[in-house]
Amino acid sequence: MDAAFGLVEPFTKIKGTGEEDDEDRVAWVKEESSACDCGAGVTALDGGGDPPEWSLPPEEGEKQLLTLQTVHLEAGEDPLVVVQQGHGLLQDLPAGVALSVQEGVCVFYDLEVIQSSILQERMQAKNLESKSPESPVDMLLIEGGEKELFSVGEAKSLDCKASGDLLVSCNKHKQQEYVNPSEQAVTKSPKSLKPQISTSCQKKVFNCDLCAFTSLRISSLNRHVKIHSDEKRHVCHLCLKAFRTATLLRNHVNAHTGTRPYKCSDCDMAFVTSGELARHRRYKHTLEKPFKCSICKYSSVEVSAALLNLLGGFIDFQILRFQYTTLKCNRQFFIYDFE
DNA sequence: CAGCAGGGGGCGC
DNA sequence: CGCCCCCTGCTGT
Repeated sequence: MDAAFGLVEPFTKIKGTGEEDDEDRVAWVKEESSACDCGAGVTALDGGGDPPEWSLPPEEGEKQLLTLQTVHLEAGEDPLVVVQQGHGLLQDLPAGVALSVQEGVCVFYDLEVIQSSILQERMQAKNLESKSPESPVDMLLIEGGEKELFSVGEAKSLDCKASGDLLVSCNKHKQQEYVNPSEQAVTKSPKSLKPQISTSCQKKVFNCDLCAFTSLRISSLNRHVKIHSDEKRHVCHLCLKAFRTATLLRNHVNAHTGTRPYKCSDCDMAFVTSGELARHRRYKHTLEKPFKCSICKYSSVEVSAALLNLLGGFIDFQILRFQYTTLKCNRQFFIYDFE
C-alpha cells in the first residue's frame, strides 16, 4: 500500500470485476454464511421472498441474511449500496433503499449486526465472462483513490480462520495476498501478508463440523471442539464457578486469592495474566499505542477505542482489517486500520 | 485504565 | 494432553 492511497479519498467505491468496463460497474454484495461459516445449528433468518435471479439459492445450512447491490456510478458520485433483500435485524429495510457505502457501514455498526455473517460478492456471472485466471471468485472489489483495485473477500483457502481471514488482492500489482488478522495485529505491517494457499495445496486441514474453525493440527481441533460443549470440568472451590480449562480456573482462583504472578518491573503493579501486564505497560510505561487511526493522528492502546474513533469519522480503505460476523461466533463487522 | 473470561498457537511430555 | 503465552472482547471504575 502506498502513501498515495492515504487521506484524500474519504472512502472507496465498490465495483465489479471489470475495472475498465464502466458500463458494467455493478457488483453484487451479499452477506451470507458459506462453507467457511458457522451456520450449522443456527435458526434461519431468511426474510422471505424469492431471491433475485442473480442470487444463487442458499445451500443447505447457509443463511442469507442481507443482500446488497451496488449501483452504477457516474464519475464523482458517492458509492451506493442498494439493499436488495433485508433479513434478520435488517429485514425492515425496504428493498431498493440506497445507502452510501460509508453510511452502510455505519448502519451496520450502529445496529450491531451481530447476526450478519460474511460479506461476500456474487460475481459468478462476471467471472464466467472473464476468463482471466486472476479474477477472484466471490470477491468484493474495492477501488482505491489511485485507481487501484483491491478485492476483499472471504478467504476460501484451506486455512480460513473462524475469526475471518480475508483475501486482499491488489490488481495493480497483479498479485493476491492472504491476510491473517491475527498476524497483522502483531506485525501491523502488510509485509506479513503471505500468499494465498491455492486449492492445490496438499496440506491436511482439520475442520470443525460445528463452526468455521480449521487447523493444521488435529490437537488444536480436538481442543477447539470442546468449546461447543458445555462441559466445564474445572470448578472453583471458592465460588463453584466452572471453567473449561485449568488455566482459566487458575486465573480465576488467583483473582480470588490475590495471587498476581505477573509483576511490572517498572512499578509496583502486578497482574493475574500476562496480557494484563502487557497492556498495563503500554498504558503506563512504554506508552505504545499500536492501534492507529489511518485518518487522523489518534492512536490507542486498545483496538476497540481505535475502532470507535475510526468509525466515528469516515473510513479509509488504505489498509483495512475486516473481521466479519458469523452467526455462531457472534462477532461484529469490523473495519479498522492495522498499519 | 484495569479485571476477567475465553480462545488459539506452540511446545514439552 | 496439559501447560504457557499471547491475543481478544467485554465490562466496570
